Amino acid sequence: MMDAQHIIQDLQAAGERITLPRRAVLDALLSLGGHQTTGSIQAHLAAQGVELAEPTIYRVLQWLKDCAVVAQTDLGQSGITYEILSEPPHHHLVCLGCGHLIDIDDDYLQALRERLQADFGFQPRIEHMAFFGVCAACKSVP
Amino acid sequence: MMDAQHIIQDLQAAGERITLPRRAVLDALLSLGGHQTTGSIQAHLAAQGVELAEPTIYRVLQWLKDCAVVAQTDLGQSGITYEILSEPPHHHLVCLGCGHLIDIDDDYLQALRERLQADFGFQPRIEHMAFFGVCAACKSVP
DNA sequence: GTCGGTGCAAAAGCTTTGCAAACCG
DNA sequence: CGGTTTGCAAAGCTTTTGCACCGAC
Repeated sequence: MMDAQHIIQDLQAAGERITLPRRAVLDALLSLGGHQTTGSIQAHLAAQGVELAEPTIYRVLQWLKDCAVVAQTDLGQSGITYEILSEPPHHHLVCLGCGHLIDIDDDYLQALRERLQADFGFQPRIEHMAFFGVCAACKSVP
Repeated sequence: MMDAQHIIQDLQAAGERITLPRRAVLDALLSLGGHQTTGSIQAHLAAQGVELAEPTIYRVLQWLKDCAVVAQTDLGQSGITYEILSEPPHHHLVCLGCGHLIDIDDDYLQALRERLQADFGFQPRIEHMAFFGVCAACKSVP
């Protein structure tokens, strides 16, 4: 887990400005962990007494994405989510029954990636993929 | 390629009502082929002199989805698209450079499906997956 | 002090909902 | 005819934009 301090330092080193809203959004993403929506970030901050305007959250997330600090993933029904980009890339299984998220290693997609590259000359940018399905628990209780 | 006649017959056999808007949307999906958005369907029909209200298109597509005639796929930046569900399941490579779509066979995902099932007891519902990346043509011209 | 970020308000998309009128079977 | 589907209008939700003020460095 990367800490806020380190990320902030990198951003400053790159000549980026650090403001309170930017720190707040970053802290929220780190403390919440995993995929977060603009709404959940706003709610989390509000609960801590930090009120940010919606446009600000969008702009800060856009900025974090441009700085390669967060990844933007489209989880379909859950809407667009944001996640701190750290550690080796991984992917997610989303249970359609209970909404449970399972993280899976990037290894699972390595073979597919190589086949697509070999067969089509297609270079996949598979960073944070979401696969929908039914988890073991929900499968037994339909 | 399935033809409209056959699909209509199946729907009627299932006790579904066939109306002009429903036929029109179905025809549009069949003649356009591939992924279509509500907008492109509406535009295609308007060009043929068939004006449908937006809510109608959404409702018809929802109905077609419920009847397992079309698949709904979220292509991220391209928005939500609909596609006639026919032939064996397949998936798509979306080029981030030129937007070109490449169809890939379901075989490519079979190994992944089995691994997820074996390792997590997770039953993936991978029907029309979209993978983003850079196609061969765009890779050589950055 | 200067440039850039923030907040507010409002707009733009896209999708959904309520209800009377039209239509299918 | 009876029950559904359509069209219209309007509302909801998420995301974006414009502009004056405030803040970082």
